[in-house]
Amino acid sequence: MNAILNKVPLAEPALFRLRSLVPLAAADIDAIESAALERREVSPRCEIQVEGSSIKERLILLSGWAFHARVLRDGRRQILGYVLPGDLLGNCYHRNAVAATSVIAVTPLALCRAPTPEPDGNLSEAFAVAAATDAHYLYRHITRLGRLSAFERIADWLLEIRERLASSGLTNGHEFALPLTQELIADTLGLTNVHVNRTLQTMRRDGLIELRGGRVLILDELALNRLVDPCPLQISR
Amino acid sequence: MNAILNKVPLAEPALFRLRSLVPLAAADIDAIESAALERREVSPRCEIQVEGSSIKERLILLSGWAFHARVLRDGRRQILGYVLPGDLLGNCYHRNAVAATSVIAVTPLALCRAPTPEPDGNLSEAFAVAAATDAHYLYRHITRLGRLSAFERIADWLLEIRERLASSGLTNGHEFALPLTQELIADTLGLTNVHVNRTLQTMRRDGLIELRGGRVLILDELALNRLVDPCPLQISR
DNA sequence: CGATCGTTTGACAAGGGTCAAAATGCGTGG
DNA sequence: CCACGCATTTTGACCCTTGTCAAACGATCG
Repeated sequence: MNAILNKVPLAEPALFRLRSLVPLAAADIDAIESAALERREVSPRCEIQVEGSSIKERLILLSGWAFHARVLRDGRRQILGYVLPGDLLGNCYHRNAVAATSVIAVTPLALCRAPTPEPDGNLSEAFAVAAATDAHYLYRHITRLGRLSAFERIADWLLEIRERLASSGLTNGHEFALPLTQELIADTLGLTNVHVNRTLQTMRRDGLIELRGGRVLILDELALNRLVDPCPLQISR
Repeated sequence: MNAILNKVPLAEPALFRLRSLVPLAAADIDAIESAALERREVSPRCEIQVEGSSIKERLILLSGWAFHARVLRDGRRQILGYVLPGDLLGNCYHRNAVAATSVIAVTPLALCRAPTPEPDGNLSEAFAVAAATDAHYLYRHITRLGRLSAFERIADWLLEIRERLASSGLTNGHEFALPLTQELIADTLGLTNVHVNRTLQTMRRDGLIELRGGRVLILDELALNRLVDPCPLQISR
């Protein structure tokens, strides 16, 4: 793994992820790898996109965690979603596009410019599928916040994060890194840090997860899934 | 108004709305007007898009209200957002796109195919801006569900609906139609119908809104706005 | 070894949910 | 035009989940 990373620093998770969306042409992969050679580093807590600012370029997150957020006047903050390795930023819709959210680094980040899609490759398609995937997770987040209990929210969200990290090859079986404070989790799930703490303790006590030192281990995926599995059909009234 | 509607049945609100996003070329307007001549009618409660089904074409809603929803196995339902006149459906991202949500008619609907954008017009741009606008409202909905109280959620949501209807020319000053039951509002805002009822009564008692017979009148917009006005800058910690 | 940030715990309060029933509104058919 | 039936709104009583406030505990870093 380290050998690969040395060949083209940090491009692996992003490539793994983008190739999981659409099969990429060799030229696409080359384009991403060479873009990754000119990467920028960003420190934790740095605001890498400001809500309302104009979007100039499309970026790929190579490593680290960031989040989209909105802040209310009185200081309440809602985290709208996380940006994980392989995700796109400023996947803009039109010229003069404006950032709809602020994006803030949680950990140190490595970013690079997304290559301009060539007509003979599949990058354009990959970016479109990535946008559709993002929308899917937004819908899921709305459902989570509107209709799930605190316990269910955390369960569903942990499974979602695991799924997304797995698509970048960043899980180790049922274990993965979770470099977030409980306060960030609370701001994600519409809860308070105190209640997140208590709910996580219940999950540990029930043998559903392990969580220490910024890593999670899903012990009973079935039980977690059972809580929140959505029903795709069957519209009541 | 009726004279206009008779000239090109029902196209006015959609045109009004799309032109508010991007100035349209005469050819664009013609294309939409002729598409509107071949419109389909849909009955209330009809499911016009099924989650997971493939998206074949882009549609424009000409009149009526519909909503995006997800339903959980145990019957809990979350309404993800409303489709109002001038909104697009199946604003698809890529070939083989799949519907991320179910879409259900609230009132009788009139729909038509969205014309294929021509390179010399602005329709493509308009559709892209519409998609960006949709994303903006999704973010707002997440913030509403995650961080606002019941009272604030209703206030913020009413203002959003008014803003959107105004962009289609469907408001009458501070008054507009709201053809929804309190149960639908509850499923939108992550509340129960009982609590929606009580909160609406408080708002009436406080002289903030009037609400009867499927119409709303915003009496004190400033007070409602004060509750929820977001702060675009200022990232805490 | 203090300072600072994050986690954990406790006591208490409140916003919102649940259940059940009554009241109101509305479309349909006689 | 009235009566019926169904959907929707409204009300009441009760309670549970989650928030609030405050303090203690633990870890990490200059």
